Amino acid sequence: MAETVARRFRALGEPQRLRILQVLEASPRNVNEVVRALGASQPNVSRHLQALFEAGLVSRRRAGTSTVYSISDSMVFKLCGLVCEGAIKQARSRLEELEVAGGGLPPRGSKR
Amino acid sequence: MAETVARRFRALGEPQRLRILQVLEASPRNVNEVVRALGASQPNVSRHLQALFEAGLVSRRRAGTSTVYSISDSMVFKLCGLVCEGAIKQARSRLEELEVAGGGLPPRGSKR
DNA sequence: CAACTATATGCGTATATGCGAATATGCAGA
DNA sequence: TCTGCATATTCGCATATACGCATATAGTTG
Repeated sequence: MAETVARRFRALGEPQRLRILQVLEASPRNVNEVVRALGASQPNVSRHLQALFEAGLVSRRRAGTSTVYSISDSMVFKLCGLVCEGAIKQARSRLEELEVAGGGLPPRGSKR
Repeated sequence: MAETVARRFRALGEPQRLRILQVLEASPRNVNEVVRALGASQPNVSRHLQALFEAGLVSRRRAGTSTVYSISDSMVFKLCGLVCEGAIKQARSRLEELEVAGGGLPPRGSKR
């Protein structure tokens, strides 16, 4: 059970795959379109798409010689949004802590 | 950017860490309590807690000789819920496909 | 069938990650 | 300060995974 969920999170745990998902967000794409959009190598993109497919995050259909991949559940973007939001929130509070800790120091740009 | 988000997803990509989060969901716990709850080794749990901490998913405070870990943002459970729900939905439709494909076959339990 | 295009896969290598065993560190009490 | 408990860290090993390169496969068109 934890294994099933973890497998999906792991599929989202690679930056390149997140970028691929972003490319697919606008509209379904075949492999070459993703390759061009990211400037990555074709085998690399193909394998990542395969991984995303096996994790159930994208679906695919053949169209002639090419394979068109698409987001299978837009829920992934909600996931990314939540994670991103959480990261920002946390970065903000870390910043505040630093500002408090250095409270007596002159603000940025003031003369020494 | 993608790297930051991916790092957090990766932290959620280990079953053992998901189990640890589940244990922490009820209430904050020190390391030994988590160890007992999961029946895992102490170094193992300590390392995973460290990883979760570095990913910003849990926070911690020292209490005497022990360290108490707690969920830093309950958003993680929303994440798990969404992923789990998506997995179930997908399993269901895969099942339906199989049933349609084998539509002419006798249902489970009928004699051959 | 041959040639071309689009995708997928095999292989080798570098790196990351998980785990168990042993050990180090930090903190409280006698 | 010495002892003991709780936690963290180091080490060695096994495994997983990403990437580049080369190549195989599938499908379309001549």
